[in-house]
Amino acid sequence: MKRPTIADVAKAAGVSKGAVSYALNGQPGVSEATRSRILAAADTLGFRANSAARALAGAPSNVVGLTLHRPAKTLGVEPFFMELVSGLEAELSIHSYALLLQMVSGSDQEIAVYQRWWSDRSVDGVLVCDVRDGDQRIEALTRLGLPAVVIGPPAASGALASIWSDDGVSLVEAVEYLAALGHRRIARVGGLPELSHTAIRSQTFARLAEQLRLESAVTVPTDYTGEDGARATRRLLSSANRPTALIYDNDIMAIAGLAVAREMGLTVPGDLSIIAWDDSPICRLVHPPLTALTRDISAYGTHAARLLLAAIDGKPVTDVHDEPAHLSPRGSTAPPPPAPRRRAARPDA
Amino acid sequence: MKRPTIADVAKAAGVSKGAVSYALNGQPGVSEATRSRILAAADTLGFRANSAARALAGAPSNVVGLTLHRPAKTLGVEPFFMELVSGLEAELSIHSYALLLQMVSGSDQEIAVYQRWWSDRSVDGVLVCDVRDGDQRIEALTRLGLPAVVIGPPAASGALASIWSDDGVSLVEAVEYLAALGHRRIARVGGLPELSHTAIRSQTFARLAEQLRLESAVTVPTDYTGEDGARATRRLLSSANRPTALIYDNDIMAIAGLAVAREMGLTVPGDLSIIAWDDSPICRLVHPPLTALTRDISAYGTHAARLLLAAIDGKPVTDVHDEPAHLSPRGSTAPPPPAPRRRAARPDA
DNA sequence: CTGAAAGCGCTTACAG
DNA sequence: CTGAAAGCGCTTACAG
Repeated sequence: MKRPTIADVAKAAGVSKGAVSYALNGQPGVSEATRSRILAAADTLGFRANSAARALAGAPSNVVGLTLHRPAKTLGVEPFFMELVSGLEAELSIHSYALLLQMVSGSDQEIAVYQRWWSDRSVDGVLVCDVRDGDQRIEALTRLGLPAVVIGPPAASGALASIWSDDGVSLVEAVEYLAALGHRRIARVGGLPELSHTAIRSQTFARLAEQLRLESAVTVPTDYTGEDGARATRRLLSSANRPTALIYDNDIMAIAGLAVAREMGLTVPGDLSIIAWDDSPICRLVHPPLTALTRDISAYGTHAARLLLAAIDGKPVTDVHDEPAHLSPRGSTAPPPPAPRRRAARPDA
Repeated sequence: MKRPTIADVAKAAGVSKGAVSYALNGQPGVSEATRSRILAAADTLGFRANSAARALAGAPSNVVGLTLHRPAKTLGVEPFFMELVSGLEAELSIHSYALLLQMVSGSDQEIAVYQRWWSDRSVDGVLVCDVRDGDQRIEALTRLGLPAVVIGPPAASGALASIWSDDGVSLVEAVEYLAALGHRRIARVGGLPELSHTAIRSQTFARLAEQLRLESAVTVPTDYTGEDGARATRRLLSSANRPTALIYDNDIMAIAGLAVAREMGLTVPGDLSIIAWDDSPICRLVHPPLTALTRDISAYGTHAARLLLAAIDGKPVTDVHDEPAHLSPRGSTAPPPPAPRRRAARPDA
């Protein structure tokens, strides 16, 4: 009834414990004949190495760590995060790796978690999200020597390998599309400004505005929540020379913006065009369905896991550029209203 | 530079390793004076027990396990799941517990994971979701003796402690509200029929229909996805004597249903009332904002974690009834259209 | 109340 | 290519 140990396998195969270990881990030191005899015995007994014993003896844990930030931030990233985890797990489970989630409330605590994980050998590597410029965690991880992959722009990932898609390309696609439709006043409801990828998007947006000689191209920062997205939308649409198109840094804010437009008596896409960055199923379920920047977040997670696994194996890893998000035009974008009617918005009408 | 071990602490405090272990774990066997001297030394050295060594010696792992089912099912439950995890983590992190996620593709694999986790002592307990009637996992966990808490109806949790809210109460509230508004033909777009809580909802709904002498009260099963919810809605609204109110088993399907109503030329709530079960922020962001059955899923996760921690501590645990979901009336519900006009729906008009 | 020792189940040099 | 042994860092009976 007791779980078989390596000693049981050794006895069954008529060899020493050491030989069993070598055979099971694909190490040299046993002949092919012995190896297969050992493997057969292990299989018959249903042997699985005890992970604590392995860890204590310095073997890898077959666990990858991911920290989770407290609600406020997580909520906004919610659909992204779950899809990412789903993609991560798909790859990890193939290699018998598990994902260890740990909630943290700040960078310091997160770094402490990394230290403990690594000195415990509870994880073989970690994934890092939501990178900021000069992010403390990057340096800490590099110093620890803990294999890590950054899910974010390579520019902010320091010596760590990163995986990211080129947000610049995607933004160009979206803005040029709007410009081609005739929009001259485009605003962006952006994400958390301290995140590196938000900064990149903002810079690209400003540059594009100049290149395309847009009349206006404001970015309003938010915390990614629907509420904040609604507030930003209300402000933008109340301005004297209000934009005719809005780009939102996530889909939940775009949906909130859609409701605000209606509340303010504007039709979409007649009076206002809307584009959502990231394309969860909900974007197709609202009316009009939202034009969105679509990317395969799950595949993204799979690739991130693959990269981390390679780093853990000590293989040389380099920054990976994943497929950028592409525009899926739907019902929320159209040419701007023809006449530049100066109809002031009346939020409290 | 090397991580301090229990031996370092023992040396610093001038005691044996055993004494340090006792002091750190709050066991009897050391005097208060010695204990505080040891704790001080441990603190100075920044000592944290190596978790693999603890596990190997039979100590608890301070990890709780949760399995994750492959995309198809997860997607529908997505907002529920993330909120639940957030609430779980909030409580777990207070007690220095981590959450181990493992993706599985079926019950058999899930049971195998539990066996491994438990014989490895990689987890001290597990949470079980999405219970079915006669769920294999319940019996397997009971047999293993792995502390476990079921997040689901107590009727389906066997000998395991469960935490759940009374869906019956919530459904009564919703249906009676619709009936009071004058609705006589109410349909329900239900979740996966094989889940125990879906069955409970369906039974309650049928019973209510009789009690309230509703004209019709159909339940259409779905897989929780927006697509399936849209399909079910289209079918229901195309029937000769179509319902005047729809209750959806999750919010994403309700949002999909809203779009279908519009697509079919029906106004909400003028021609059709809609109620969503579970109330993510999106429900307030669509137009009209959805009347919903609101519950605090995060608190729910917190209570589940608390219950599991008690079970792990060997305390007596009983089924917990959490606060049921309550109706939040918003813009998507109103009295049914006055005349029983036999306007057939024209899906391809 | 304390110390010395065995043992948890592996991995990995180290001799043969 | 194989076997015997040390060691990873704890916990917990077991003597004193």
